[in-house]
Amino acid sequence: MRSVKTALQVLEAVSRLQPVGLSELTRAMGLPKTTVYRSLTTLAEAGWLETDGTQWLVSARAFVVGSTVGDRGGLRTCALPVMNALAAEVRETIHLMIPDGREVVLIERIDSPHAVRAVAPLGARAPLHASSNGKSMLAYLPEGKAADYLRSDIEAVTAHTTTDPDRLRAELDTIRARGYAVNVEELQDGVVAVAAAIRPGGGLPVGSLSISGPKVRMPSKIHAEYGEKVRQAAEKIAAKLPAAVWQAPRYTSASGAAPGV
Amino acid sequence: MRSVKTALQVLEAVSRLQPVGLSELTRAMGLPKTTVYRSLTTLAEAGWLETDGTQWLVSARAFVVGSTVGDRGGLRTCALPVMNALAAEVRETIHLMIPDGREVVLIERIDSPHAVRAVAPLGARAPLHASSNGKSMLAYLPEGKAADYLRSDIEAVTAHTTTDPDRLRAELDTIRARGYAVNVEELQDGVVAVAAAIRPGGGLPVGSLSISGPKVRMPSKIHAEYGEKVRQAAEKIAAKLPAAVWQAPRYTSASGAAPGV
DNA sequence: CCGTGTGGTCCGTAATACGGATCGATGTGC
DNA sequence: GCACATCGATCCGTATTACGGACCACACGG
Repeated sequence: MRSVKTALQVLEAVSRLQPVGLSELTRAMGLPKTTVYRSLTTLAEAGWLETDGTQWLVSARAFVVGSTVGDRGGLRTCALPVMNALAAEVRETIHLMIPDGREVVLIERIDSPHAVRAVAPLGARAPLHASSNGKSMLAYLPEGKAADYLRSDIEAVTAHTTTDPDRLRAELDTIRARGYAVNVEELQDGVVAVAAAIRPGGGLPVGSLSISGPKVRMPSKIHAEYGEKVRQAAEKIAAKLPAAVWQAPRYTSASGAAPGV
Repeated sequence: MRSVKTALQVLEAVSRLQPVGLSELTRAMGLPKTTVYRSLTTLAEAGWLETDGTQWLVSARAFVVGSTVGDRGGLRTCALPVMNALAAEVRETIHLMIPDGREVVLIERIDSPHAVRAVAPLGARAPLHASSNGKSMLAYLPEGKAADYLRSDIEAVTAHTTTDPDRLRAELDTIRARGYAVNVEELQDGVVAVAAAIRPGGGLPVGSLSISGPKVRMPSKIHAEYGEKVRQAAEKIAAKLPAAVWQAPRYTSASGAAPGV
């Protein structure tokens, strides 16, 4: 269904560029104007886009559908109380993320009460190798998947990002050994985080939890303490999850968009 | 583009029923199994759905696209500081909602610090006439749109919901006169709220702000005080919004998709 | 061993999406 | 005020594509 894929691409493009007009969109996407226009009008008829006549915006419908993802399988519901408790304890920002292909996506957040804090909007993304959340899940990916990832293009985000596959592999071993991942300015300068994967039944990760804050409040000597706290919190969430939904591997289709299209 | 519309309907159905299998989905949608299956596989290839082989889930991609809606035109960014200030002042739950056809959708929330509080998840919906947020926007809809709505099916949600068009019309006059809307148990028993529309340049509402809490903490004698506070907060947000995006009417397309599913 | 459920596949036909060409409106520079 | 670029929008013949009933493989229960 080619038309569906192009329409979804248009939808994503609008979400990135909104508010956006037809011409700018066609230029950005490199598709015939007619094709884009047809997709736009169809998406609007379906209620996923709104327009004032020239500019296009993603409508609330997308928000409603998207917001159901966060609590898929009860993840957010199970995680929120634990996140609140952890936030009260360490007084830093707590992030709940889920994997999406080669990236992790932020689906819930409890902000640090401090004035100085790292802020990331819900829906924010990061590469698996450049975030504590990503690394914590990368360490427990099914056989081969992690190897595939390490073999692919690993790009640096900051000057501190680890891009060498061998060093990353060694780090993943460490993560598995101690149960949490650390990120020191690898994603954003001045920001440090520790994270642990949420693995129901000790199986594949369905998400991860992190504590993050400015480097000054997250010195290396505190990593072990916070790491242990976040690991226990992640385990508590995993134990609360209704196991049924989370049995089978789920890393198949997400990255699949590449070949099929 | 029929296939696009059916695929989007499948996507919405999955978001409501997830985790869900093929057969259950076809029964729920009343479409041929083949059609649903083709949509499912296409959506998965495009990265909008994930499957473990039998059960289907909405993937993180939908979340990412949906999360861009909340800050459309900078609304959330402009609103959050104001919402925080208001929450600190009144110590009740603050909701930011946007219109979507015949409903309003919750896109941001600051929870009351009280133990007893009304909780609604992001993405929650309510009819225009049965929520303070909805009524505050209904009062400022473009000429004819509000009349159309009042002429349509107005359904009661609770025993306190106003369904008589004449009484609603009168209430909208009051809302315009004093600048805020009040909802006493019309959407949920025991919950009271006051709301004001966010109208950049005094034009059409792009969203609304509300204070809501249990009836015991929101007696009628406090409505005027809270109403005035929420009105001022909404005005402050409207003043901060970059006007450019919010010029033209935007209530055209959204209602179109309703009958389909 | 058959009935009923599940997910998944085939394939001829009819419907439909494609996209280059074209148009009217708007706006900008000279 | 003319020429020109650019905008959104529409047309329409062709080739592609989606449709969906029929069918298949498998699993479970009596």
